[in-house]
Amino acid sequence: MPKTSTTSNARVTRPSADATRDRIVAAAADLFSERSFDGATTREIATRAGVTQPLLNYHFRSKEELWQAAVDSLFDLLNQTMDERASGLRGVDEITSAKLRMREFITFSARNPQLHRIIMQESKADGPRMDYLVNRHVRPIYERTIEMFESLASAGAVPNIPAAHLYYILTGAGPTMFVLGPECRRLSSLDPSDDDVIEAHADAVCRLFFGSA
Amino acid sequence: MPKTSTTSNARVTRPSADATRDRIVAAAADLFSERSFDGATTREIATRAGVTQPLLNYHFRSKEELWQAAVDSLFDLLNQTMDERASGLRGVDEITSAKLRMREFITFSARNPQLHRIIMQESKADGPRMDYLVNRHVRPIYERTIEMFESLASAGAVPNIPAAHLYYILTGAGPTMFVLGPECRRLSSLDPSDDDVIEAHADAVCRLFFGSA
DNA sequence: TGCAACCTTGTTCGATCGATCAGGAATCTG
DNA sequence: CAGATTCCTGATCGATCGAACAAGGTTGCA
Repeated sequence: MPKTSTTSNARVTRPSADATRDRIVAAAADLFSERSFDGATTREIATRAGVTQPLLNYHFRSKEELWQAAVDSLFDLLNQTMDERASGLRGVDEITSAKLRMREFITFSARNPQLHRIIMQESKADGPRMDYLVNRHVRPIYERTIEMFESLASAGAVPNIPAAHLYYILTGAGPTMFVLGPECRRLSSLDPSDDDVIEAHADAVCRLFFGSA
Repeated sequence: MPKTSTTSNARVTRPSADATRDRIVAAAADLFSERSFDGATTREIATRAGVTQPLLNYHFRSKEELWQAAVDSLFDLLNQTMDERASGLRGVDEITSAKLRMREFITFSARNPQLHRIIMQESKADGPRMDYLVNRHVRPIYERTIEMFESLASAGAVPNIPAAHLYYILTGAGPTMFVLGPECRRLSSLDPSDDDVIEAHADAVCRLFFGSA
């Protein structure tokens, strides 16, 4: 979608609209992830974004479409982060690269817990929103992760366990502490938004997968 | 709460009422866990329980109270299952006992994914329902698990990692595959309700914690 | 400068939610 | 068997939700 276009039927989008649209999407990501799709009201999203509620139906056809935009923005950020990390690791040996990308994934899930919160929300039962998540975003990530684990296992770098199990162990062990951040703050003396805690958690998960080396 | 009591102010509860009450609680646990507190409607819970909607407000003062009853029943089942397992393991050495109790926990989370689905729902943000969960149910389990991991770590049975991290690794790595069971069915060729798959997942998690022995 | 399209708001609608109430059916007790 | 209590249902209320609509303000362009 071009920002300023003068072609025949294209709508001219003004910068101010893009900015408020982004604020709406960010507010939606926060509230959908904390309160679930049904628990987040369009009025509360609008309030957090600093606009009025009918504006959401101007920028997005429906609540569902706003949810999709929020999900898209979160996955775009994840993919961009992981792609940049991967391209920075060109030439590095496979095992070291895998360790560092695993750390990057865990760090991302700590700084952006909204994404895994939404996945946890919507993938518990079949429905149109799970269709969207799986088909559009989760499956390609799953496929790449499976390939990575199979390669690591055949190289002896991680235990020889079917890759699908390793996938759910990683996506569970890594983000859960941050998905349940508020609970973690009450149960333990750890602050899951503290960089040292994030680092320690990434260390812990990597150690379990790759051994204490 | 006695079933039949003739003491002064006690209400006499009939067996048929207990049965329907249990059906309502079970239906509520299913729907709250799949659809979140706001997403589950009292009418749908009533339909699944085979009763009419006003009956929920006869047995429970409010939707919140019904949610608490559902949560209580799930934790009661977990605690009973774990207590029975522990008492059957009297005399067994600590490490073997810990392995087997960890397997029991993972198996339970596979057969009763509702519990962790609800925890994942409500512990993402502060609120009265998270208060109830943490204060009434989660904290004692957390404390016991921390003690277990600290003892195992000082015995060299698990990597020397702060116990709070191990707690969130276990509660993430174990149940996530079953919490996201419908997603897992679409992504992989595994059926997360298959006993062999559950066994394999428990194997995998225990291997990561205790080593490949 | 004037006009046309875009951006934003106030108001409101139909639908649906949780909860209440009155009344009837079933069960227990004396 | 009769009276009282418990269990359950149909009808309905006020509140709130997502969405639509009309109207005004703002911006960009000729």
